[in-house]
Amino acid sequence: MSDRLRGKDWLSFGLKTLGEEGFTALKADRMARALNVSRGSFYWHFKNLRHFHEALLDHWKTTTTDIIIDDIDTRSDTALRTLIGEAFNADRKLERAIRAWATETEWVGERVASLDKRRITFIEKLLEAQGIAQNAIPVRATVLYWAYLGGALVQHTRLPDGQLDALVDMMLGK
Amino acid sequence: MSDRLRGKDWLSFGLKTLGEEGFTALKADRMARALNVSRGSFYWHFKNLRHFHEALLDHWKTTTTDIIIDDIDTRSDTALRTLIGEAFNADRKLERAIRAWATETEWVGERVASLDKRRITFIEKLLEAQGIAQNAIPVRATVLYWAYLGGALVQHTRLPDGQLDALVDMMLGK
DNA sequence: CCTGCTCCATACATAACTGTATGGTTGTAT
DNA sequence: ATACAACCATACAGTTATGTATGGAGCAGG
Repeated sequence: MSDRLRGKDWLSFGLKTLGEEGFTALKADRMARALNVSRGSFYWHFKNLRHFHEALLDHWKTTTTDIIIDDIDTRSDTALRTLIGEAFNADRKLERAIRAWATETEWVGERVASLDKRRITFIEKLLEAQGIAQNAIPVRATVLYWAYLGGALVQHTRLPDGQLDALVDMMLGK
Repeated sequence: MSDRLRGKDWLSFGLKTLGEEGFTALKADRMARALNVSRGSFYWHFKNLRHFHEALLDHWKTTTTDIIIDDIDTRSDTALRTLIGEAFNADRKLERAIRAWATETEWVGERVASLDKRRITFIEKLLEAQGIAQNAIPVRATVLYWAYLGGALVQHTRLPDGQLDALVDMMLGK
């Protein structure tokens, strides 16, 4: 087993760092020390910090959103309930760290914004499949997504299980 | 008129900077250059960066939340609708910047968390005054607040006016 | 008018980074 | 075995920041 690093090792560690210490910890210097290597390794795998950051964001996008969206069957009866359940119960510290990053760094904000659109469109599809009236879909999808994001910011407060169902019922007009 | 600065001038400029450039711009060096003074001024008014940051957060808390909460009559029929209307239509870039800061910096997170509690409790009071069933109050207040926060993160998307009413109606069970 | 308080500039020491250049080490395919 | 590619350490130059020390400038009241 070699203890030498490859690009993806840096990316994994970057994601871990991002979740635990925030984007301000995504420095070559700091990470190299934490990994017990020199920055020489970093600059071999990545041209500069910016390139690393972009690769990291891509890594995050594919290992979270892409996989989830591809996996859920839009037409399933329980799709929305499943998504909401997982989204609201998952550990959202990475989501939180990314939003903070997006707020401070313009190009990150742009990438995240386009992701937001994709996610909301997906929720709209789910609501549509549940037979919600066309004119009510955009607001509910948006509010639902906003609540998800807001909840990610306030990580200490969690909705009790039953109450999450109540929320979905409300959104489904039941 | 003297062009010399006092503590509150630094705080005002700090809040402006925070909203426009984020917490990473809250550096003595950078701000002093922007204000065309030397850091000597900064370090005369504030012991160090941390003291400035704490004063800034207090400044923000009193000039936003405190004033709003104190001004709204809990018993008024339209209190909730007024609050929601203002909250969702206001320019939330400061709110956004503060959350990003709170995510990255522990002591800021703690202060913001206690503020969150105060705000949610306030919303609960409003819902209670509207006669919402006791067991439904905590979830609705929380979801409503989460949606507000989430919306602050996704600043480019805004709910059309009418739809905001629909949201409130939904929360009021109408 | 001069004493003291408020406010600021300048200079210094230190820290935490970035990015480059160069050379060395380790692994692997032939 | 050797050659080449992948990986890493070290040293250097540069940047952006913090905080302190010290010496002023400007305005107030006695």
